[in-house]
Amino acid sequence: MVNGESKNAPSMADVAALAGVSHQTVSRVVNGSDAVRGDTRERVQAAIDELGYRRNKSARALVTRRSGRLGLLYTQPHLYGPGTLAASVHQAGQRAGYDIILSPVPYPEATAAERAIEALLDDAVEAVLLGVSHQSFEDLVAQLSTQVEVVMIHSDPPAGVRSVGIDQHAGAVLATEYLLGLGHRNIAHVAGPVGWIDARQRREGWLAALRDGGAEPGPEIFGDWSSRSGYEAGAVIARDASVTAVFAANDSMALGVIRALHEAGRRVPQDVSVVGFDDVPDAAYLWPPLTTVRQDFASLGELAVEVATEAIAEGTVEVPPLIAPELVVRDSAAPNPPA
Amino acid sequence: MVNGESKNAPSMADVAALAGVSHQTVSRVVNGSDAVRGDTRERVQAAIDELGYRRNKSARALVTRRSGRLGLLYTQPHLYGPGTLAASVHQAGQRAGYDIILSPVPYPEATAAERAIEALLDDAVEAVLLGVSHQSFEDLVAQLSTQVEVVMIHSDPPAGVRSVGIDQHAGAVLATEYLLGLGHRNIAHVAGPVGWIDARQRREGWLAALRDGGAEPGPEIFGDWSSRSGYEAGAVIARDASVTAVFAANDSMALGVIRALHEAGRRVPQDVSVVGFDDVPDAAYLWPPLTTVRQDFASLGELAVEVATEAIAEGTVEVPPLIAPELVVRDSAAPNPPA
DNA sequence: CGGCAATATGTTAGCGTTCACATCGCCTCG
DNA sequence: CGAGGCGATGTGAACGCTAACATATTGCCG
Repeated sequence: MVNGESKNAPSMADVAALAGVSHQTVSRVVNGSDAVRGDTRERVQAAIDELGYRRNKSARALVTRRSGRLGLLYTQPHLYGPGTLAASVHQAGQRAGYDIILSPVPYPEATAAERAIEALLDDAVEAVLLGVSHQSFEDLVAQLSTQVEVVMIHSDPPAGVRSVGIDQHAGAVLATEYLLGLGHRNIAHVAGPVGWIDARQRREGWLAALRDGGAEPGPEIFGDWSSRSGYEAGAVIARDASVTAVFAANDSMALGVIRALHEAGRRVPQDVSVVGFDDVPDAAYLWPPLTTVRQDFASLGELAVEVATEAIAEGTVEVPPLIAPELVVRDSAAPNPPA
Repeated sequence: MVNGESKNAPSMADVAALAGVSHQTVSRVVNGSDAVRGDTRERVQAAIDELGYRRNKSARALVTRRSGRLGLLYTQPHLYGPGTLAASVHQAGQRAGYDIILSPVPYPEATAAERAIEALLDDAVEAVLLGVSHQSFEDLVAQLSTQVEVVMIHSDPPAGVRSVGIDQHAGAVLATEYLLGLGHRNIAHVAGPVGWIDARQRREGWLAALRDGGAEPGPEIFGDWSSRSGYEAGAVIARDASVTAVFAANDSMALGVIRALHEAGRRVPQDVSVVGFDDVPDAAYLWPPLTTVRQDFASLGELAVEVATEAIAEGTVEVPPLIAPELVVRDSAAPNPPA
């Protein structure tokens, strides 16, 4: 602050004294009670403005026994999806009158997550949104849900658990069917790492679409979501001339695949088609522009908050349908054989 | 929660009763006071564990008049830099014993930011970290700093304001000198939008390096940080055959520039060199791999927390030196004329 | 204009902590 | 063996608010 010591923040009592009313009347004004006469309200409001009064949330939380807080645990905060989700949860929470505590843990690591959850619990959150669709967190849920309301953000939640999600399986089917429709028969998959629910779902969607389309699964390589791992996978795939298309489990890996293909002298999409997943903002301006599956993280966040607030208010365990992703066709996939 | 109504959370009094001591002794144990006999401590600890006691932060904050909270206001939470910064601040804060309130506002918009700051102030944060190096926030600082400790995360802070930052100017000089060293004389710049401090600093660094190198400024186009805007700028630049290099103010725009260049039939780096800024994780796996300037967001976040906690404890207004960025040479820039 | 609602305001207690201080043992030492 | 001191523990009050209830004030009717 600009000048060293400052007075204690004004309290309701201070406002009340200045306005010539009781602290309870101030409380009523602050809480928008309609049992206050217009002129009194104005006098109180004037005192509030003059003093710069700000209600003490701790005192309020103490007596109401409600923190008014929701916690979001999420991983990989530097990535587009999680970042967007966090922002959207924050915004939706504010709108719903809740304070949101964003708790990023860099990677899905059990002890880090447990510490983060402890911190959330210490903050007396009324619900925890678990934005970590990783296998290692599924055990947490059972234990956690005895202590606090829990909403999983998860495309394949355990039965009976409150959750919201984007249909990863359907997205992968979309991508794979598109490639199949272009005439590709040997479609490789660069999967996300084992343990991630979304990775599993996308892989299974790829497998299911292939089966339904009467095609054999192409080569399959597991990455770690990074473009580096996509690059390495792409280098392997590039050696197999029979592969004409690649479905990568996210855009970063897709971009790595594309680079590897380029380096191996195979053109995208003329020689090999590539489809990604996520539709990060840069996807449309890669070279070539990336065909991918768009996920609506903003809606996901809003939905999560909605379910959480309902859970708090009514204790219901309603699971809304998964949000449908959308195929965004650009230029990184082309017919096979070329027209 | 799994079963409807749950008892009130246990309080210190409950623990005290179970352990057969006074609530004050429980308080001492919880706060790690050394004025408690070993066996008493154990008895209390056992009671705590048995009841699953968790100290009520609101009550504590109420009486200590300290929230133990730090707020971070930041924009564009979906991007790599801000996301990384937020995560790093969160982590550093936890380590320093503070709760961090992450407050993302999608874009630097004054009213949204003011609302966010109000929310932070309502939460009684002990310091606000302003991770929004946008011009429209500079006015906020003066007003805000009368109410709470403020740390700007800013590469060109107003005098006398506590701040931390990465040297944007130096980074731009690094990039431009590198291009100059490769023999380029006509170096275009795709700038960040007007109003952003970092954009200004990078532009000025470009200008300064050019001046020092005895080169005239090449064409200059203002983007909005997005790859789309980079693409549009690139399309314009591509028409000017005399331009042999482009310094883009971030990696997204660089990638858009590269695509536009490709579409115009100009090869990167053989015909035109491109350098970006940020070193996002995907930069190394673009085609071609992007030469860029790396910023250490993690250190930035740690430093910001450090300065904030010092400010709270000692009221000092120490401004640590700007963090130096680093040029990462990859393949998107080449000698001119080609070797 | 007295009485009785209804409306507006005030009073008291208590939420779960910590702080300041009081008390209780027990040990030490003259 | 008693005074003094110190270490361990307990007591009471206060933080700023809301909930529940008590009281004052107003308006309206007969």
